[in-house]
Amino acid sequence: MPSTDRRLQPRRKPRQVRAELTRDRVLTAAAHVFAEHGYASGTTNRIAERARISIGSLYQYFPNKDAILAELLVRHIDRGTWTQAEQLDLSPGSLEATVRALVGDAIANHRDDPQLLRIMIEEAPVSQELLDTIARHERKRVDQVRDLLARHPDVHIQDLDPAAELIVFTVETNTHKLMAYPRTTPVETFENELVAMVTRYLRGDQ
Amino acid sequence: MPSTDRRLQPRRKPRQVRAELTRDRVLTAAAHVFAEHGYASGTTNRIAERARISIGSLYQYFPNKDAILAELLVRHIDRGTWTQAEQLDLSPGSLEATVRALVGDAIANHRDDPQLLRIMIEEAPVSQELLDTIARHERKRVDQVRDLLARHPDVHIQDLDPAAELIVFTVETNTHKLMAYPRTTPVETFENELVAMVTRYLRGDQ
DNA sequence: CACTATTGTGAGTAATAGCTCAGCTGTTTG
DNA sequence: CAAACAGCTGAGCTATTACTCACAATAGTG
Repeated sequence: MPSTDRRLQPRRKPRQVRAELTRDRVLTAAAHVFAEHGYASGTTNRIAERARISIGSLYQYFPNKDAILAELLVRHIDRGTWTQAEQLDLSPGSLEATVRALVGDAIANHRDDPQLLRIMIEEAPVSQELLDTIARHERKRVDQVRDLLARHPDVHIQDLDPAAELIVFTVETNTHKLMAYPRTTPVETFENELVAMVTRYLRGDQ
Repeated sequence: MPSTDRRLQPRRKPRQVRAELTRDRVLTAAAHVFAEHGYASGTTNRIAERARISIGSLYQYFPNKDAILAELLVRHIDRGTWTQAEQLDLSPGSLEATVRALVGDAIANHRDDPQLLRIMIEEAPVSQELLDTIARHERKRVDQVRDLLARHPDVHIQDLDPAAELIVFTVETNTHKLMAYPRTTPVETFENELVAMVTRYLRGDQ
């Protein structure tokens, strides 16, 4: 627990292939361990054990525990693609189809490991740097969605900025809940309702 | 860190007034400390210090650290009132007014200490018991909203159950975000958009 | 006032977990 | 092949922190 002087850089950068491999082993192991035990109980020793490397090696490439989770988060963010939405950006369809694409992308981006994502979002230590990264990413996403809405003829909203923000957040968290927690009712039902809600909202008054 | 055999009961129940007072001091102190430092860094010693009592006294009335936060959460839940919505339950108005009442209540319930709530929701140790309490509470709330919707003539939704669940969750989290994180744009704007979204959704197709 | 029950105290304990470092094993290079 | 470099090891150091307990102080009671 001693977060002494908060080293920010790892003491070593991988130069050989095996080192790169070790680094990856740590990350995959960490993803599993965090998802299974949560952040607090996902100890660095446990991660090293799971990665089948020694605790010392772990600290060669990560300055501290927080950095591991931070990198996992950044990777998740970078990996996030919005393929369906981009498709529509080129050849737009009905408003409902557009919204459905947005929701579909969100769900696709959470398919991998919803548990881990829950941990990352709910238990991640919030360094200012990480917060900034997330905020920047969200801003970009909001802009993207706003532009998409701006170009669609069926959208009847005065101020698109808060609308886009509302939609991105609502879709994100609902998807998140949908995936992370087990449901009795089928996922499609909720997906449909979510799509309906957003679509009707965008279609405007009445 | 040694959560040995997880004692569930405190070793003592308050019998004199001063004891009750001490207990309350702990809770208020804990609320402040958790809100300020987060759960993990909100140590029991810090809480005791802030409450101006000794660490020993703290452990007279709470079996462990988790129990303190659990009680704070339970108190928050119990305190949560839905006055505006109840009002409308008796004499319903327009659909928009009804939705606005729901949102208004949600915001009112988060006025006190949004930071603390964030901590409680995001960093709380999730004991099964606590999870059950929360789930039970949410279930009750969803049922309440579903009944409210069922009685309103302007609601055009086939399956009210997922709709109520979607609305409760969406309103809750959006409110939550609205209150916990500082905004540049005025709160009312988002409130209006949220109300609009839910209203149009409920009004049904087209 | 004496006796008991209740409440308060805080130095100290035990366990935990992040992290280091001295030395070893592999890999590359001239 | 040998020197230099890169990577790996894991026992153990250090700091932290939830929690205990023997004792002191205060309140209640007859």
